[in-house]
Amino acid sequence: MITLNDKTYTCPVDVTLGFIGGKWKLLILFHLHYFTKKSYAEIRDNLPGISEKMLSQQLKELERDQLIEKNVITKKPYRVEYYLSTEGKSLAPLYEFASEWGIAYLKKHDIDYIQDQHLYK
Amino acid sequence: MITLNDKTYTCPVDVTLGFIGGKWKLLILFHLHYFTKKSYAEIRDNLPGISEKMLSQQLKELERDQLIEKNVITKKPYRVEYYLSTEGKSLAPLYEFASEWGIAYLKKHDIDYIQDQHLYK
DNA sequence: CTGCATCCTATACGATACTG
DNA sequence: CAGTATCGTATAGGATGCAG
Repeated sequence: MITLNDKTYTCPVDVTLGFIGGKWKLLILFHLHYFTKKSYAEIRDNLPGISEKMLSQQLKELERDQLIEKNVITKKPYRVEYYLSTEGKSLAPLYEFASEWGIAYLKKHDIDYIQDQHLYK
Repeated sequence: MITLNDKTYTCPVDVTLGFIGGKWKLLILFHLHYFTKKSYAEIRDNLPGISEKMLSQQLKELERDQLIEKNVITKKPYRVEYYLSTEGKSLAPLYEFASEWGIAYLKKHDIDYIQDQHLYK
């Protein structure tokens, strides 16, 4: 057993899962990986179905875990941009692979998707 | 939006997540990737904390999604072995990377772990 | 625009007992 | 040994309204 931040993990894969697990984190991370920088509203609008609660909650956890960082662009009106930290970028192979595998799966099963556009609404 | 098996996905990453999401699937898959073949009891005993319900449920879903396969070795007593299908093996880079990233994280933060032994109890 | 608080629901997950 | 059924709980997730 591995203990980390008051939680226990069964193996290194489990540790990684602790950072990117759940329904939204990998999608948010991939999004920032793909588009480099995005505002709160842009992320929200590009992840159909995500609620404000989940978005802010997940962003906060990703910041806490130091996978993403935030710049405050202007105070009035309040505008920000989120982007991957060095640590967050170190997971890039995972985002890439997950995306490529998904695309390959869709292609293999003749399911409609739009090549080179990673947004679906 | 991508529709697949009555579910909708927002992007290819989401599709991949549909197959390996949740608390246990990646751990089971990595386990079979690492040990090649394992019986029901071996998987259970090597994934501390998993309940019988979750194990059988997840195994069934992984079989349905054709990421793993099962051999019945003997009928009496009933013995089986699970292993990755070709499709399941195609996710190997993901298991490997998730494991390596977890190990690197633990090393970086000086957290105790046992090198080259992917089981923790 | 960013983002939190509240309240509510769905479902993922877990303990246990039981069957072929 | 390999599972399934049942029931209960915890938490993830969602709708909405409001605040800086």
